Amino acid sequence: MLFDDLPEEKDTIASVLVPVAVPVAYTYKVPPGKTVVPGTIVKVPLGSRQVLGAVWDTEPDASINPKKLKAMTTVYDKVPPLADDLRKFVDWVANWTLAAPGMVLRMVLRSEEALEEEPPLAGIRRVEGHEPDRMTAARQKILQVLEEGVSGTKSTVAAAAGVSASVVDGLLQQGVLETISLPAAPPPPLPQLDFHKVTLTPRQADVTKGLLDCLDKGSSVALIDGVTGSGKTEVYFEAIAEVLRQNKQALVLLPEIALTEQFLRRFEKRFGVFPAEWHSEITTKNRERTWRGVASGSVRVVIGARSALFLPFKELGLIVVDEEHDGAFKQDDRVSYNARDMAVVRGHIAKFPVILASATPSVESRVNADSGRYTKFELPERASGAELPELKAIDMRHDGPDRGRWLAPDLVEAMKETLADGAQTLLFLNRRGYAPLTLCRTCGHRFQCPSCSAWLVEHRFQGRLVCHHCGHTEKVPDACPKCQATNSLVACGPGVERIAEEVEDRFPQARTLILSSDLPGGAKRLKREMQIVEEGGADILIGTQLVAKGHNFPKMRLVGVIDADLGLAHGDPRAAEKTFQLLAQVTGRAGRVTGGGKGLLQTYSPDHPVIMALMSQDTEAFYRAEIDARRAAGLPPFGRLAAIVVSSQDKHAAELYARGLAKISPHDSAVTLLGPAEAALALVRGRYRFRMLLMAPRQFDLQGYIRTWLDGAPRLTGNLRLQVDIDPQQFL
DNA sequence: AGCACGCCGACT
DNA sequence: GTCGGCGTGCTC
Repeated sequence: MLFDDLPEEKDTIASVLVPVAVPVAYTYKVPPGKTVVPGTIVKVPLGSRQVLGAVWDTEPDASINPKKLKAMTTVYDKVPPLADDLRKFVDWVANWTLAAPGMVLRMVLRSEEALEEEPPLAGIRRVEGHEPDRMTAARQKILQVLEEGVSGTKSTVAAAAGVSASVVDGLLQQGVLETISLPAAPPPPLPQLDFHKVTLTPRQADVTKGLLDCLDKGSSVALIDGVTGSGKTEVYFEAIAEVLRQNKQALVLLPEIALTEQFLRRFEKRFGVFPAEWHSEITTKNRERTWRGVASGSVRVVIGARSALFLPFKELGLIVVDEEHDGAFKQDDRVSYNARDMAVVRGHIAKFPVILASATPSVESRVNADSGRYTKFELPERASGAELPELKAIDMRHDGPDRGRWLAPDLVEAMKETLADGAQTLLFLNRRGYAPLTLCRTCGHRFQCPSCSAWLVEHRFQGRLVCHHCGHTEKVPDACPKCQATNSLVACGPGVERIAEEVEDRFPQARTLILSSDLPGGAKRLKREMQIVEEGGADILIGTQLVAKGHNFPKMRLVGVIDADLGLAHGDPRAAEKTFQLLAQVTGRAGRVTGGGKGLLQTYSPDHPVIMALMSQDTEAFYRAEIDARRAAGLPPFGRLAAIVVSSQDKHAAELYARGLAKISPHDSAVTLLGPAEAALALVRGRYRFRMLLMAPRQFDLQGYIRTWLDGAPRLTGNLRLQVDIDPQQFL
């Protein structure tokens, strides 16, 4: 027979990275008639399901039984294959974070819809000659806007006419209008490089020039260290403009979604169009459009959260990491990475520059800049010419308020003056609720969370005691649950609600507003209230951490920090750095636009290096002191710092364990939680100073465990693993 | 017995 | 990451 003589057609095979935690790529058959190249996105069967993957660079594994090989289900040959740079980046990140490369790839393939072709839109059109049975005002409107040349979908036309879409439905029904297939959405408008050129101050112009030199150099990292209001954004906008001029794309990373809105507005003001947005809360449709636009090159600028770092840009030419010191760039679950550092890596691999910007750069970026790895640019003055706020510490040991009050006389005095001038005051206290601890005056009982044993925080607005760690809440009881005494419960210490109570008592005529993440009304209300403050519709703002960044408050002249030491005492080895950054950001809001601002910090430790550095506005002094302190403690000046690492298969459970530890060891100076991936990473890289590593399954009774441990009989059962080189006694 | 739940290994 | 198999322990 003729055909028997031909060699059997050999299957083409390719290695494919699949989104599972395995260290290697799997091997699949390429469907007949299809061709794939490294980077081609495919759908493949895996176990009982279909998953997205990408053809990888690796040689297909020849040792796999060919009978076992399954064929690819879909080859997305209309979608551009993932570029070499991106694949290298995925491998690099996987290697560095000890994650499976497939799990890193999963972050790239985050929009399955983007792979399908965008379905055409259903538009509507006038059918000449057909008239409606009855003419109504609404119908008239629709016909009129169509006459005027408005076109588009049902909803856009209805919106243009200012009537409901059901009017269109009625006209469609009668054949007055017909549906047509519109071409897919047109590409977004391009940024206009000269839309609104701002006049840069000489200093800003210098830095801009320096940045442009960096762009010429290709791969490099620039650190912009500029005080609040110095115009860091304007400066890096010029770098973006230059990159766009060279026909490359740009990506701006922000630590949180809450900051994107005002960024969008600023970008629009400069470039005349909005950049594409990318974060966890955008709609599926937008996600799809942006992913595709980034890959095709129609989207030129993306503003996003850390996950935007994994978008498949066609020709990325610059990444800006704004607020680079912010801890929100770290992802702890799944693949554990710091988007700031990975941005530097992506730039290095694809040979483009990366700009890090902050008013309070992280210690590690400072060290990198000082050692010459990064190029440092400084903007020490406010762009408006306004002077920096005058800062003063109030020594609470001598100049504090009377018992039962929380605002020191000097602060109250300054508030009076500010109020009289028609300017705004911000009182900052990083503690939600009314009081952080409630106890019984009769028997000394302290209210603790039953599940994680942290103190319960009283929330007086809600009339509840809340655990800020696990979310447990209970009603404030009438009598002490231990000794049954009534009217015996006392609130200890202040939270924002308690400060608000005092402010309303002292300044009844002032318009006071509390901003805290736990108040009813959610994000919408917060946004509205931020707006009110921005427009001057409030005199005194009392807020937690969320007022520290994002919004601009032009009338803000006085910032009072209620407990400036809060956070310094914590077990986190980065406590000093975080406190310095937070308080510098908060006090930087005073007089940012007008100048003449004032900041008052209530503190019990005015001699603490962090407080002293803040007072003298000498960030250099802070960095010197902090690096010295870390050296003295045997810690590296940068890299990850941890003394106790608790890890488990479940992040939430791990958090509880860590807090359990912190609780039984309140004096411990260094309790830090690491998720499992980061903990494993730490072990391998040897970057942490380990004291203890505990890996435990869910529902594990940690305190009980430590007790047995102390009894000298630790039982390691199941998948519980323990590595100790400390004295367990220190946990009691 | 039936079922829910958690653990564990496999996935090309 | 997700699914299915299996053992344990509780009971619509």
